[in-house]
Amino acid sequence: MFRGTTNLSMDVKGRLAVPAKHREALQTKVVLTAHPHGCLLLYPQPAWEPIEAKMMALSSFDKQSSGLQRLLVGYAEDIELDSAGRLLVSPTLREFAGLEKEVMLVGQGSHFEMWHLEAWRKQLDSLMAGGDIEMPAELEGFSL
Amino acid sequence: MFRGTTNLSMDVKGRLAVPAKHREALQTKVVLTAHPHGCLLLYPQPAWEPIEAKMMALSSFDKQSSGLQRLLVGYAEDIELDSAGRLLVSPTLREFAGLEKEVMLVGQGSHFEMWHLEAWRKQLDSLMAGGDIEMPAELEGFSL
DNA sequence: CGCAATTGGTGGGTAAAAGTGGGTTTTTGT
DNA sequence: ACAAAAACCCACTTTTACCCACCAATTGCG
Repeated sequence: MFRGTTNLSMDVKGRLAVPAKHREALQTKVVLTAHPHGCLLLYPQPAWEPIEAKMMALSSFDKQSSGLQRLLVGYAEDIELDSAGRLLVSPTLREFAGLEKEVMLVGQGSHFEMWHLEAWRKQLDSLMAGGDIEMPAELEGFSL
Repeated sequence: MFRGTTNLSMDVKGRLAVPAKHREALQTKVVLTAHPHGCLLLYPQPAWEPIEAKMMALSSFDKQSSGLQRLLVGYAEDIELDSAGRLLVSPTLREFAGLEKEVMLVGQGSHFEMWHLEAWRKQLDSLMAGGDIEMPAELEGFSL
């Protein structure tokens, strides 16, 4: 289970050093893709496969589902960590998520999210600004 | 499985260099055709055959299916990559998809989609603009 | 408690491969 | 037979992958 947020800095070539403590769990083969909220998703390669399979089973003529396919599968890239445990983020994905130097790596259990630091702060602010957080219906009666 | 997006540039002769990492899987014989959403589809030739067969099995009196047949089969072209791994896009298909210089090649598992960069951005924006993305009904309870 | 050794992070340099742009020849269609 | 277009080939430029070296931080040991 991936947990915790880390502030990483991407070098000029677009390489990101994955924190050493997570390397073993990620293995060297990972998949990096785009998320509709504007961040990237990082999965260990084996964990990604079933998700992609499920996505591609949807109709490719339906606007809604083909849009998701284009985003999630279209942007997905197989990446191998280099000998120093870094992953190379392609220009396309960098542009998609607006990544420059400062990147937030956010553990989300089965995977990580990668945010441009500014975008991360923004979405955090908008969550907290509301004052009251309305719980999704599924969490009725649930408390932390 | 084809994944990932690449920003390609078509030269003045209408040639497109397929990324080297995908050439082996595509082989040299490919089929390029039109998709109702305004992009082109690129299949390895062997993978295309059964799809075409399936299309042509539909009734040609039904408006909906004969329309699809005209588009998918009518626009389909057999193309061979040249020695440098480039494919030549015919003027007809270029015009159909509005391709000029900047082209997005989008992996979709069994095949690729080819978009005029502007059109790609547009459809991406309209997907993400809603803020909330409703999941297709088939994905009820599915999470990334 | 301090020093040394090891591990993690960072930044390039370089050789090989991929991408790009024509020029020339061959084919095709009129 | 001629013009236009496509196929082929070659040379140049750019990018990428791989490697190595250095700096920082942390840990272990004397």
